[in-house]
Amino acid sequence: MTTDGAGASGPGGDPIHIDPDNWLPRDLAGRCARCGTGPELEGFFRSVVFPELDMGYWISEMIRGIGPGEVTTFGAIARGLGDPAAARAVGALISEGVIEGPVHRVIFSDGRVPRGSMDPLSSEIGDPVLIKLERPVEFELSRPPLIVLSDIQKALAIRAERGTRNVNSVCGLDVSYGSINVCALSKFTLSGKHEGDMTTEVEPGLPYIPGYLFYREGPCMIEAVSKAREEGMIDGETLLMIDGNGMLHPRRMGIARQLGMVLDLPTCGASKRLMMGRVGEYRNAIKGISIAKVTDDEEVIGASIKAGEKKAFYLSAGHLTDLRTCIPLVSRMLSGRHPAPVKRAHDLANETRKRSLKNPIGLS
DNA sequence: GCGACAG
DNA sequence: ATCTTGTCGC
Repeated sequence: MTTDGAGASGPGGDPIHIDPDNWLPRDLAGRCARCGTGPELEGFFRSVVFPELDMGYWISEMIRGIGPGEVTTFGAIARGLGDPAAARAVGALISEGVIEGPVHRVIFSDGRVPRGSMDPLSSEIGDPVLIKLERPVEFELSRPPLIVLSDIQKALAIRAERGTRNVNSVCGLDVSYGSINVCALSKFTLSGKHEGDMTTEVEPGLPYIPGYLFYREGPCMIEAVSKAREEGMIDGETLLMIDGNGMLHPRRMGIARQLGMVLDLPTCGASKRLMMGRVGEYRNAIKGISIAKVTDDEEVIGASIKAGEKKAFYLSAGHLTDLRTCIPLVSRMLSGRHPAPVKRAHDLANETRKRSLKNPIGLS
C-alpha cells in the first residue's frame, strides 16, 4: 500500500491516491469468470474472496493520509471505496470505534461535525464553523474494493445458468446479529409441512451495504448450509429461501442468486422492502392473494405478493429456478404476510441469539 | 421538501 | 439489522 503524502485537496488540490497492492488479489472478477462451478466456485469465495473482506482496514488505510487541519467526509471515503452507498457503513464502523487513525477528521458532507470529534477538531482547526469552508479530501484508489466486489457480481451474472432444477423441499435461511450472530435454517416440505430446524453461530463479512448483502451474510450462510448438507438436512434439490433478493438487484445478483450460484443450489429471495424497480398492477391469484410484476426497464425482475390486505413482500428468482416456479410454491406456504420458511428461520435465529445471552452454551 | 438502497 | 414502552390488532 502506498499513499502520496500531500493530501490537502483544497480547491484545485489533488485527491489522495492509494495503490493497494495487498488488499485484494488482482483481477478477482476475471478469476471468478474463469473459475469452475460447484466446489471450485465455493472454494474461490471461501479461500480467496472472504478472507479479504476487511472494510475497517481499508478505511484505516485511507484516513491515515488525512493530515492535521484537513478533513474528509463519510461520502468521500465511500466513493473512494467504490460506491457512495457505503457511506452509512463507513459511519457505523467509525462510531463503533474499530477504525485506526484520525477518525475525528471525518465529518458530514454538510459540514456538521460528528459527536465526539468536535474537541479534537477544534484544537486542530480552531473555529469548527470554518470547517465548512475546507474542501474535504477525496480519494482515488487504483482498485476500489467495492468495484472489485461488484465486478465479481457482474461476472457471475454473465455466466449464470438460466435453467431450472427440480425441487423436493424448501429451506428458509436467515441471520440475526448481536453480541453473537446466529444463522438459522428451517426446512419445509413442498406442501408446507415443517420438517426441522438448525442453528449455528457465525461471523459476518462486510458490514451491511445496500447491493452487497451477500458479502455480509454469504460467509455465514455458506458455513451453515455446509453443516446442514453434512447432516443430510438439505440436498441438491432443496430450494433455499433467503430473506433478501435474487434477480431483484441492480446487477441482477442479489444475495439469493449469488449464494445459489456459489453453493450450486436452487434459491429464491423474499424481502420485506422493495430495493428497486417498478411495481405493476395487482392481479388476483389464488386464495385472496394478489400479485404484481416488479420490472426494471421492461425486464421482469420479481413479483410483489400481497396476502389479503396485508403489506406486500417481494419475491424474486435466485439460481436454478424462476418466478413461474416460485410463485405457486411460495403462495402455498404463507404464514401471515411472509413465506413460512423465512418467517420461521427469522424467528428462530432471533430467539436463539437472545436465548444465548442468558445461556451461553445453548447453541445446537 | 425531495429522494428513500434488501439486511 | 439492532436499540426499545406501551399499544393496536387478529
